[in-house]
Amino acid sequence: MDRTARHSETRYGNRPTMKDVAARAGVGLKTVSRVVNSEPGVTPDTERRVQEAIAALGFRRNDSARVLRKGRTASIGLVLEDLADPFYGPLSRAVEEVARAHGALLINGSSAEDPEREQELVLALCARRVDGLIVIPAGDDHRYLEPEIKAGIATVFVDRPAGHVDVDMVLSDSFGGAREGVAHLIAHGHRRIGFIGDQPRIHTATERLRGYHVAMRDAGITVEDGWVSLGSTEPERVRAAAEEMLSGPEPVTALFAGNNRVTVTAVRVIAERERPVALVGFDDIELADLLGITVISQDAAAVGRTAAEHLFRRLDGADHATARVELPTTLIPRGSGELPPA
Amino acid sequence: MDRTARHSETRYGNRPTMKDVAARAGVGLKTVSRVVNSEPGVTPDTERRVQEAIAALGFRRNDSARVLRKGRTASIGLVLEDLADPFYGPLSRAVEEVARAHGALLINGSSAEDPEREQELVLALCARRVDGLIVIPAGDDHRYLEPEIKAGIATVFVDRPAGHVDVDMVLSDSFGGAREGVAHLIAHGHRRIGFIGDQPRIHTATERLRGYHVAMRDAGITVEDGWVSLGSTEPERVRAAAEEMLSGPEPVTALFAGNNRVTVTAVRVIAERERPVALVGFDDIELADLLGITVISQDAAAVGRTAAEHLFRRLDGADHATARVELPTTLIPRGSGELPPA
DNA sequence: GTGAAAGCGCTAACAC
DNA sequence: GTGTTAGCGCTTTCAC
Repeated sequence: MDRTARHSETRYGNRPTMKDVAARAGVGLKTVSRVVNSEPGVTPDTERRVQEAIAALGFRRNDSARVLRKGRTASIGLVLEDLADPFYGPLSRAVEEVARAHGALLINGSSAEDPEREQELVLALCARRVDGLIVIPAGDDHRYLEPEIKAGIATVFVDRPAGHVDVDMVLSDSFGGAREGVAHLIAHGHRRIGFIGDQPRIHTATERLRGYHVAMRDAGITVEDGWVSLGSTEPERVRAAAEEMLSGPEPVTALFAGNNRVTVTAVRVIAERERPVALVGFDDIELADLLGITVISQDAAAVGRTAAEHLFRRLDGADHATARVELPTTLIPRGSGELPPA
Repeated sequence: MDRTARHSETRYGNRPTMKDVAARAGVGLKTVSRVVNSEPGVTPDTERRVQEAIAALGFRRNDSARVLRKGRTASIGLVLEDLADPFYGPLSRAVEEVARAHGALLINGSSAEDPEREQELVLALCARRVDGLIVIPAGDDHRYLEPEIKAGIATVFVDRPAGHVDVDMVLSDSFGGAREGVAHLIAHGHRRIGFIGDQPRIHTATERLRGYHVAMRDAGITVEDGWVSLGSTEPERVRAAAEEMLSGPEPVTALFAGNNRVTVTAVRVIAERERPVALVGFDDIELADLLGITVISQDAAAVGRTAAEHLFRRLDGADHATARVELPTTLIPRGSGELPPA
């Protein structure tokens, strides 16, 4: 056994290479490659000998080398806020299914709503030369992506727009959804309506707030101080905001919750109080039907699927101008949004 | 511009390489490598020139080449049943956090409970030479992994044991948890208790059923035909099973639901009926507190974290015998499990 | 402090 | 049908 062979058995913890398989089968390297990749031009007999050598040695093609040579990794990156959030599970799964249909794997990362971490993750994925990138942005400046996009990494932004960079986007109609939800409460007699949302640097949070303001204005209602609260979606923060709005001499009679996490805490706070409080939440929630929670629903799986399909269309060569898709939301009345003012 | 240079600008859609950076900065290739990897032995002045060239060209290191040379991908694979299932979101996120702390990325795949798809995914990950693998198995024969493990891919099985292959495992105490839950119902006066679980080829399903049987036996109760139903967790299937158990002259007075999806459907079925039916479910569910659902809770994040920590301990060189960790479950009484028989 | 040369394991191009 | 050679873009080794 010569030096080269010993060497190749050292890397990757002793994995045999095509060269080793070729030696064992008594064929050339390229023939092994042909067999491994099911290319034509190998006689059944040679093929059998190669397969035997593969099985005997426990060979598996090293895709790192393949990728280096081919220039395509057959993988896409998905950067989102938090894989543990029930909104992102179905979204990721939908992306994964589309990727799978295109023979690609999914590399997944959570930004934890931290712009630096988002950038770190995205650039790490670029260094790995993912073929494409789906990003639910945490930050609002994505100029750092420009060289990567120019270099050919297809990119789609989801749920929130990209900052200072021209890419495809798939968004939900946050403004329209919130506006409809708040109008729904107004139609059921409410005028004193509170809005609790996510941090103001998050685009969907301010869009939903804008929907609230427009619905209120359209009804001729002046929004009072203390009816609006944006901030972290930590239960403690949301609870404090809700309790404040529901206390005092002139409490709100209804709440609009800006996302699934806010809704969950709002439901808990309301359940503890004697006087009924109407509620409409943005995003659907598991078991919300049984609890009778009225929501503005967005189809997370559809968002993910749409984004991934756009991405692969780009990878397949589509080079039209960047598009901005906005998916509609649906109001699902289940009781909590139809309660009259107390 | 010679042929080589044109060539290197063709791959990966025109990305500059270290060679291009070196040429532009007027230094050797290795010096660029030193700068990119923050290795010592470069004067501040050379470093600056290299940095300028990097910025000007929009260079980003190609990790495919790095990986090929170094033999480590700094990535781990996670194969689970369904990313969209609320049980796996927190688990994945926990794995991701541990990976991140070790500088690794996460490649994620759903088996959709299909053994073939599991194997396909796992082997694709092996071909990419992930450093480690966390698998929530769909199948029950994992001999196909033997060459990969022997070749050095650290592997941890989670939630369900591996078949015919010696690896680390992190499991929840399905048997103990189910036994406790069923005993709880018995303690509250039930004797006619139904069990609805997942498909019998899934280990946790049969373990939970075993817990049910042992609890019943310990209480001297003979399980009657029609009290047990294993199968798909599709709502239709679960609904039919539940309705059958709750009908007829001698219906069950309580249900034990084998996992989160079964519980959700069981809650819906029970809510439609007049007579109250007691319920204990395996796995906690969002908002279960508000609905008063008694559950056997397992900490999905803890399961993921434990598995990932085991994995990285192996990658850091731990070579003790394979371990089998079993994490405890917790009974959380919230009302539905404490209802007396109707 | 810096750089030239070899080679990681594969595929593309081309010869036989 | 099959094999040989070059090279993907990096890191390693070693010479200067």
